[in-house]
Amino acid sequence: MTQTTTQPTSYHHGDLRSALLAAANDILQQDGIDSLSLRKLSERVGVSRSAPYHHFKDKHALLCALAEQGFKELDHLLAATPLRMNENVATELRHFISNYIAFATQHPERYELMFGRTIWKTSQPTESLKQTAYKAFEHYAKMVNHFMAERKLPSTTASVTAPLRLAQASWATLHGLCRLQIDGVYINMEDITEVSEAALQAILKLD
Amino acid sequence: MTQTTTQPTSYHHGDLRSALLAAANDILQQDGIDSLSLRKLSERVGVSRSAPYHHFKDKHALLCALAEQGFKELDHLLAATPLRMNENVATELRHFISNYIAFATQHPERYELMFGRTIWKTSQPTESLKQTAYKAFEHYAKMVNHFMAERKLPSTTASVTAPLRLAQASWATLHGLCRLQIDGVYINMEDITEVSEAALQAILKLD
DNA sequence: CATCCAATCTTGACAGCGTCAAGTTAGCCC
DNA sequence: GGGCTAACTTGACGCTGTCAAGATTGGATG
Repeated sequence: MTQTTTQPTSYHHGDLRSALLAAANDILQQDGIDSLSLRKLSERVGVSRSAPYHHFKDKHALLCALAEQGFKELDHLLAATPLRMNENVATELRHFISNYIAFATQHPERYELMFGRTIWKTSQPTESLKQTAYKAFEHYAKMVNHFMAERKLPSTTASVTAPLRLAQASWATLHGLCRLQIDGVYINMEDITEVSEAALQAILKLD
Repeated sequence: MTQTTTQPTSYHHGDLRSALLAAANDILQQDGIDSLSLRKLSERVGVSRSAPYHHFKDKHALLCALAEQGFKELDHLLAATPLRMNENVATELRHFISNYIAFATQHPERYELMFGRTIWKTSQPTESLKQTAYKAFEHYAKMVNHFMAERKLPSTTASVTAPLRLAQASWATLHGLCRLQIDGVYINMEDITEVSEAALQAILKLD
């Protein structure tokens, strides 16, 4: 997929860091996280097994960088959501929801990596990753604020619930939806539209 | 914690399967999933490194059995939720929500294992695990039905949304909340009560 | 009670993994 | 051109999951 060809073949690779990330992305997407080993990765890029250590402190650091790329793409997705409300609010939101779900379900391994415990638990995320991830969330929270400010979400909600809380709760719903679908636990692909519709109706408090 | 002492010391352990699961639970809870290796596990129980293979086909199968235990406990939690509605509905639901969140956050590693991609993706879950997990969900769905039937959830919701969808959506919300909290991504422990309250208000459509 | 079987457990071995230390190469600046 | 430093390689270590072959045993069968 991405260029695995490294025709320079010189001792110094040139842009090994990018090449590693690209190849890692391919492996992640095609064969899953379990098949992503530094050794196979190095071999595919055409360098020795310990070359990556000059660009990433750890395997963990490489995974963080990979996740960070994902959050940047997610941020772009958020940026692409139109904030002009000429349309029906429900329609706009539906559009965003389906975009988010597509983002998650079309690259499940990456989504798992981005939000998974592997990266975020005690073995802490890179400072860089943290910032990128929080920027994406702020972006989302701002979007929610916008919707509410334009009176498109019921004002009763606004009075009861702080905007931040609504942002967190709605993200949690979206996130949980994606996780259950991705992991294939309680929701399968055919249901997910209807389930998200149910969630949307709850948030909009349509009667 | 659980008995690691195996005083019989005979060639045949007696109840190795249970001992393995118990020890695995301890390791999982104390040191995390990454520290759970068959070799250390076997050593702790006092058997050789390949003894477990006579009770579990795989490491994967052992993890499935571990997750299955978790789902059984979760099922008990659901069973313990009172369905008589003498109390305020919101209060009852709040009680259940806090119980579920406690279940997830007090044993994060187990929760991750239960719902994580490790078990549920292509490397399929045990048939036994599947059944146990779905039984827990049915239990939950029945609970939701009960709440709705007793007119404790707004009938407007009922008319628009199928019960199953509401069950899935609400579980997704709860699940997403727990995941984000456990993984420490966007929600920290102090916030979670308020966030879940926001979600609850959305579902109840209180005005 | 003796015998045998099948289940259980052990030992040895293999390939794969992440990671480090020591040595090699090459681009770049003075 | 000389030398410094970053990039890269090779060898090695301990850890992992898993399998094959052999040892041990409890229980059923005669």
